[in-house]
Amino acid sequence: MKKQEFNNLIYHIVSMIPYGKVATYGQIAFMAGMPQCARRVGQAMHNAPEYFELPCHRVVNSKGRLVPGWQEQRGYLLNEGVHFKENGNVDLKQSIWRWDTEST
DNA sequence: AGGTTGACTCACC
DNA sequence: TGGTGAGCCAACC
Repeated sequence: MKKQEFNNLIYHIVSMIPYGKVATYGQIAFMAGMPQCARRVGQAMHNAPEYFELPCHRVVNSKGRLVPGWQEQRGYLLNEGVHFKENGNVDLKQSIWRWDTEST
């Protein structure tokens, strides 16, 4: 089942997001090799069972907006030291996961 | 089968 | 960065 495999791939990438960092759907989709499938990443996230232990709270959109209807997400990120803006969005410029520049 | 929605992104400003 | 408009793809009704 390809769709399941796709989700599995997404889960794998999401599970490797470092503590105190956040990743965008487009970023994950890009890493998955499908930069246009950002929306499907979101669907995969919503489909992600809780027992997957996925740090889906570290996944935000391009503008750093959190998941609508999930206030706990902000608490998790705050607890991890993620910077937030006054408008309630994460500070992407500081907490974005730069997976391609982390290997200094 | 057809229309709407959505855990999105890019272009524009 | 971020509100709006338009494109995008799968799921849902």
